[in-house]
Amino acid sequence: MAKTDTKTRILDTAERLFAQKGFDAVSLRNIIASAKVNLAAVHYHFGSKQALVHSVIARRLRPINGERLTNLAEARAKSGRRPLKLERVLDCLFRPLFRVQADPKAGPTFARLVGRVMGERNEGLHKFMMGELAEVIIQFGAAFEAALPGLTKEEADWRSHFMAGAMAHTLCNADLLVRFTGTDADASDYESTVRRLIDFTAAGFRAKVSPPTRPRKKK
Amino acid sequence: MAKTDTKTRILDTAERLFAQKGFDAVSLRNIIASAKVNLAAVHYHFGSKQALVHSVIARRLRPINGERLTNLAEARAKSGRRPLKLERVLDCLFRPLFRVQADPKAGPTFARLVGRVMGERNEGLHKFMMGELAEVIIQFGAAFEAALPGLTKEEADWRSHFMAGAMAHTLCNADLLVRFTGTDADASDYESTVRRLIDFTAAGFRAKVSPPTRPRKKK
DNA sequence: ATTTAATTCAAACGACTGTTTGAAACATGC
DNA sequence: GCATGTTTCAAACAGTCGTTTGAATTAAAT
Repeated sequence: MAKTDTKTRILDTAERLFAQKGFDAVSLRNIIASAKVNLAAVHYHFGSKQALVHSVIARRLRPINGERLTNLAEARAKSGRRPLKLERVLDCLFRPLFRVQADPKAGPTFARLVGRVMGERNEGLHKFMMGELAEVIIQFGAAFEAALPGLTKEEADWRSHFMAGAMAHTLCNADLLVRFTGTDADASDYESTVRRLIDFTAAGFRAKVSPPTRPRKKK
Repeated sequence: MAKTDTKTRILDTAERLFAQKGFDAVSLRNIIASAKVNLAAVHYHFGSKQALVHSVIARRLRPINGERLTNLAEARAKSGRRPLKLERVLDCLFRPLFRVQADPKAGPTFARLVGRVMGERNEGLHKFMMGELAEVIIQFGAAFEAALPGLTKEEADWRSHFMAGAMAHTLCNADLLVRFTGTDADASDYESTVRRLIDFTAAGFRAKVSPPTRPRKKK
């Protein structure tokens, strides 16, 4: 085992290529050519391309989701019986995800990958992600409700949806914005990204619900 | 020309399938089988698959962007020399896009398609979209600046980014949320979707900029 | 050293991809 | 009528796709 394991070399290469061009656009032959392994090795170690995709995602996402949940639990413990502040909950949700951008091992590639997953229409992948995120959705959904006592459940769901969109899009096109504004966010500047995202989404969650616009004509 | 034109039948079918499964996942043979036309007809009328994708998008997006710009111009004219309210600007941006969900001709399929485009990593498609959106980005960027006098240009760019993410994700997964909450949004209820999105993003834009978190250790 | 298991390898499988071709079918103008 | 240009059609092109196979290689265990 002098050189890196075949299995992890496949994972690393697949992660990089998937993040760059998408899951469908990258073929197994692209991966094995770049990873310098045999084509059959993919099926030997993972079984199928679909399973490889799942492994690539799960390897990073599972620790992230674990960190999210422990962060939330710790915050809850520290705050005693006082309800958690919304910004605190959002921080627990965002930080573990954006921190991997600063991680030299994972690199900025994976974050983009996670952002991309949410836009995929692949049925199996969607099911898989929902399974991975199930506990996170439950715990943080409850935390949001607790932090926003005045808000309808329905409205809270919609706003969680908006928040998820802002988060995913930011991950997916992190480099895009950097080029526009000149900030170098690929460095350990993920802190300011998280701060900006919290500012925006927390205010969005707390927004006053405006009354429905009266219809111009009766149907 | 008793039955619908071949060209538009290809466009309609491609739009529907692309929205359901994505651009890469749908082959030309899937399209021509469902549209009941010959395979070569695609290349005869459009030249290539890439060109077909562009046509599918442009057919709906171009009128939408036109409507966005005229709405903004009209709002500006009505408001005289008073600066436009942020909510008004957002309404001009969102409404034409979400209105197509209620359009029985376009159906809810196209909206999803637009949402999906933003997550695509395809280089050519991205260039194409930027070209289509150029004027919209310029005009509305200026309108946001005018409506948010206190905000840095940099912070405004980030928040525009967050807003775009919330918008795209909402379009892309409109059905998802509907199933959860029980609202039937595929009907002409796009009004309330727009209202909710305006509430959320307007508050996000106006959020107080919190100071940077002090670093735990000096690097 | 011999047996057993785990891993790598080249080669092929059938199915599918976007695109091209050249001949038919159609419509239109003279 | 014939000629013109436009549109449709079946068939094939050259690749690429994910997956499978069976032998060759390496590692581990006895």
